[in-house]
Amino acid sequence: MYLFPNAAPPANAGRSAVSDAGRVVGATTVLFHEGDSADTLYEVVTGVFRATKIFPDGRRQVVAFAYPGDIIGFGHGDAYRFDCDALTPARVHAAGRGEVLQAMRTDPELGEKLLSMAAGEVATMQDLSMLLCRKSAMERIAGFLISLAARTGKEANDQRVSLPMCRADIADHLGLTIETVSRNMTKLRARGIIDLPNRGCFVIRDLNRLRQLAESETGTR
Amino acid sequence: MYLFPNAAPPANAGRSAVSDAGRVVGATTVLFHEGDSADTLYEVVTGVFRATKIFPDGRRQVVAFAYPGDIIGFGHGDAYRFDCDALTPARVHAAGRGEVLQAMRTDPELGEKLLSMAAGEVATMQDLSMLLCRKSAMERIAGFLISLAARTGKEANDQRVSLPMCRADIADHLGLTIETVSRNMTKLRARGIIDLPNRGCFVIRDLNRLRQLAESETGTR
DNA sequence: CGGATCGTTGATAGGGCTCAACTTTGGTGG
DNA sequence: CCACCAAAGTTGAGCCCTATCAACGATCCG
Repeated sequence: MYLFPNAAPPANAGRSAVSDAGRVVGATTVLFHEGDSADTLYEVVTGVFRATKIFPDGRRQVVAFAYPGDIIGFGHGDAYRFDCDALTPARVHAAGRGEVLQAMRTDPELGEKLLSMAAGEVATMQDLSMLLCRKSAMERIAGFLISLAARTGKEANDQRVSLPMCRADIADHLGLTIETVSRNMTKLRARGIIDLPNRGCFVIRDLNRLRQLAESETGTR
Repeated sequence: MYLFPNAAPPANAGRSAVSDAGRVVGATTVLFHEGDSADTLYEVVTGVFRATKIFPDGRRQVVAFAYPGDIIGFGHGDAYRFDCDALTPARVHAAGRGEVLQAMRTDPELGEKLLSMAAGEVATMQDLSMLLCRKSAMERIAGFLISLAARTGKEANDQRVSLPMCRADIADHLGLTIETVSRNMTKLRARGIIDLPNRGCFVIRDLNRLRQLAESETGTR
C-alpha cells in the first residue's frame, strides 16, 4: 500500500543507482544533493536514508533518517535543502512533483494524505528541535535509541535492533560529538541497560530504565 | 489577501479573547493549550504569537514565534502539540479544519497553497534544528535578531525593530539561558553592532558584522 | 513612592568539546 | 589463511563555553 504506486520511473537518481520500474535500488546511492531541482518526491520502501545538511565551514547536521513508509522531499522549495543518500541497500518509489500536484486535483483524498504526511514531518522536526533545545547528552542518546527501536517495531527488551548509521551520523543528528556518543553508549552498556553485541546493531535490555533516562538525566546510577 | 477570508467565527478561543466577525483580538490571549482538540487553523493578521511546549519537569521550549501571514495549527494531529498565546494585541483569521479540508475538494489551488505553507513550516523547523544543533550562543542570537528584522521588513541598518518577546522567551527558543542571552546582547551593543534603546526593541547598527557573527563565531572582536 | 517584574552583571562549576592515543573491526591482497 | 591497512570506535586528560547561583539595577504600574 504505497502512496505513489503507479509513479513513472524517475530520471537517474545518482551514481550507482539502478532503476527498476519506478523503483531505485542501491547501497550508498545518492538520491539528490542540496541545490538540485526539487522535482521528485520519494517514498522509502526498503532500507534507511540519511538527510544531511553541510554548513560552509564544514559543520554538519543529519536532519533526519528516513525509514520505510517515510516520504522524502517535503519542506523544500524549488531546490532541495539538503543531501540525501542511502545508508543501506534500499528501494524507493519516486514520483514527479508535478504529477503529484496534478493527481491531487482529481483525487482530493491524496491531498489530505499529503497534508497529513507534511504535518507528521513538522511534528518530527518539532520533536527534534525540542530534543536539541533542552536535553542532556544522555537524554538525547537514550531517546534516539528508543525512537529507532520504535520505528523498526522492536520496542521491547532483548530484541536486536539494527543501527545502520555510524557514530558520526548519530552525533551530527543529536548535536553531539562522536566521543560523547561513544562514552554514553558505553555507560549504558556498563549499567546493563543496553547491549552492543556487534557493530551495526544494539539490544535494549531494560526499556524502562532507558525510558527514564530519555526523560530526565537524574536516573544516574 | 488572506487564506481564510470568509471563515466562520471560531468558538471562544480563550480567556480575554474578543471575537469579531471571524477575527480574534486580545493581548496575552490564549489561542489554545497543548492537548486541546486541534480543530481550528489560524492565520495571523496582526500581532505576534508564541508557541510554547512545556516539559513535565518544567523545562520549556518556545517552538516558534508567529508573525502576520503565518499559519498556526499545522503539524498537529487531533490535539494541539503545544500552547499558543499572543505576545501583543493581535488579530487572527480562524477556520475550522473540517471546513478547510472540505474547501480543498472544490478548490485544488487551496490544496497546493496549504501544502506549500506546510513545506515552509517544515523548512522553518529544519532551520531551527540546525541552529540548535551546531551553533554557539552568539551565532544563535545574531541569527535570531537578523531573522526578526527580516520578518518585520526592517532588514537594514539603523531601523528600530520591535522585540515583543522577553529574554526568557528568546532563551527558551534558542536553547540558552536568560543570562547568556543578556550577556551576548550586551556584548553586541558594546561592539557597536546593535543598539538597545528601550525595552521591547533593538536597532541593527552594522548588519554585515551581525551577519558574520551569525555564520561563524570567529568574528570575535 | 514602593513593589514587582524584567534585565544585567559577577563568580563559580560542570558538561561536553578538543586533542590525542589506542583498540577493534572489516576488507584486501599476497 | 593470515598479514596488513584503513576506517570506525573507545578511552583519557584538560579546557572552554555555557549553566547555575546570587546580587544588583532598571523599568513599569499602581
